[in-house]
Amino acid sequence: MCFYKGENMGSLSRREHLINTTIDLFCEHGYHATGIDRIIDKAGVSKKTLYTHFRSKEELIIAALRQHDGLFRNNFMRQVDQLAKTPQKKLLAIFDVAESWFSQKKFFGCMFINVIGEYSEKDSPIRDICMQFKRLMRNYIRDLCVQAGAEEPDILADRLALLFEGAVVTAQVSQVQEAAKTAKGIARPLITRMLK
Amino acid sequence: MCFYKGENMGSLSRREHLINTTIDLFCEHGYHATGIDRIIDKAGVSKKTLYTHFRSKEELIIAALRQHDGLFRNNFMRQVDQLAKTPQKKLLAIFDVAESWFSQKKFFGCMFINVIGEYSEKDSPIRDICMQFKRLMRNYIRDLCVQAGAEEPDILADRLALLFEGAVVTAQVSQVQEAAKTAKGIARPLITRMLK
DNA sequence: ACCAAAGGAAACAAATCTGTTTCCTTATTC
DNA sequence: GAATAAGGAAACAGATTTGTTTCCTTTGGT
Repeated sequence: MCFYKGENMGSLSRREHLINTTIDLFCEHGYHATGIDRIIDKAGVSKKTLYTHFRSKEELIIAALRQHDGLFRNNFMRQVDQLAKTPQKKLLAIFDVAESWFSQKKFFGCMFINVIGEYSEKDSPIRDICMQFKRLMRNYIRDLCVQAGAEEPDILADRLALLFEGAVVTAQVSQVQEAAKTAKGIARPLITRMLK
Repeated sequence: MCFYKGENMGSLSRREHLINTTIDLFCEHGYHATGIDRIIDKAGVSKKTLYTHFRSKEELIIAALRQHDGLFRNNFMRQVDQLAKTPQKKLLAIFDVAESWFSQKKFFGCMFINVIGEYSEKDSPIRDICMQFKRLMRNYIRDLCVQAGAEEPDILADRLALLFEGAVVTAQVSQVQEAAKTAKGIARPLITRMLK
């Protein structure tokens, strides 16, 4: 989900361009394997420029994570809204959006899950952003559950969020993009049972 | 799941001890963040010893991944067997074993999922081991489905494997070990519905 | 007790990483 | 067009990485 792709790169500031490039490399290779040189090389920018816009590599990474957090969730919700109109149908559409995500040429799983694997330190701001992303995604699902009239929105949201995570990881590790359909197949009876 | 812990360390060869130490550090910090110095420091072994037993860091990592693969699956199946006697009950017991795994002090998620996040290169032997692990775990579940008399063992196995992945990642990222119970709650009606 | 193999400590080499600085070129703005 | 700001290229510093080598100690077998 590279949402900035296709936009006029010339209209982006160098700062934004660096952030977007970092997101790409970071999604594909993770933190430790993504060096400064690789970033500036791909961005077509000098090292000096990078360090006038960001104080350190970590600051750049954090900016990239925040940007990805906002863009991903925003785009995700927009796609769900386009696919379904009622809250109940949106709960299912989540997995259709997931499927189109998995089918992208450059799909490397959830950036935040991957980052957590490299950052086990509990107090890292980087970890916080990842956990916050997951919390916000889960809350988005919960809101849909409430709107759909679920009696126990928290339980249903936890379950659907878990299915979503399972689909993402399965699609990434086992290279099966049908994981989205598998998750949807589990979610459907779950939703109908827990809504009426 | 550090299965070698508690055994007599003195009876382990230096090679095995190095592998076990590497698994620990690797689970917690991943590949790129786990340096040679850190490994030999924790293992209480000199750099020379490491390089007489392993040609390179990658060879050590591969040996550690293979060891963890075998030990983890072996121990997992043994625990499932101890908790339940019939194939149907074993399918549910999977999530009980998962729960006791998540509740360990040092739980950092699935090592293989974390490694995949650092290795997007498709032809890496390291990636292969991770994918093989997932395949073997899924096949183990499939075998239980067949034994339980499932009409569509592949579909049920895919679903239960996805639930398992979802539980692992949720427990890791969101720090909620109840994820195992959530997955079990989804799995229970799934199993009863797809078996009879 | 002796000898050979194994291992520890540490220096060392070469590569790589983050971050700084210098010098020069290119835009922009008045 | 001149002044000023921004950026590129590249050298550089310092830290850290993997991997090698040297020298010395320990240990195990006979």
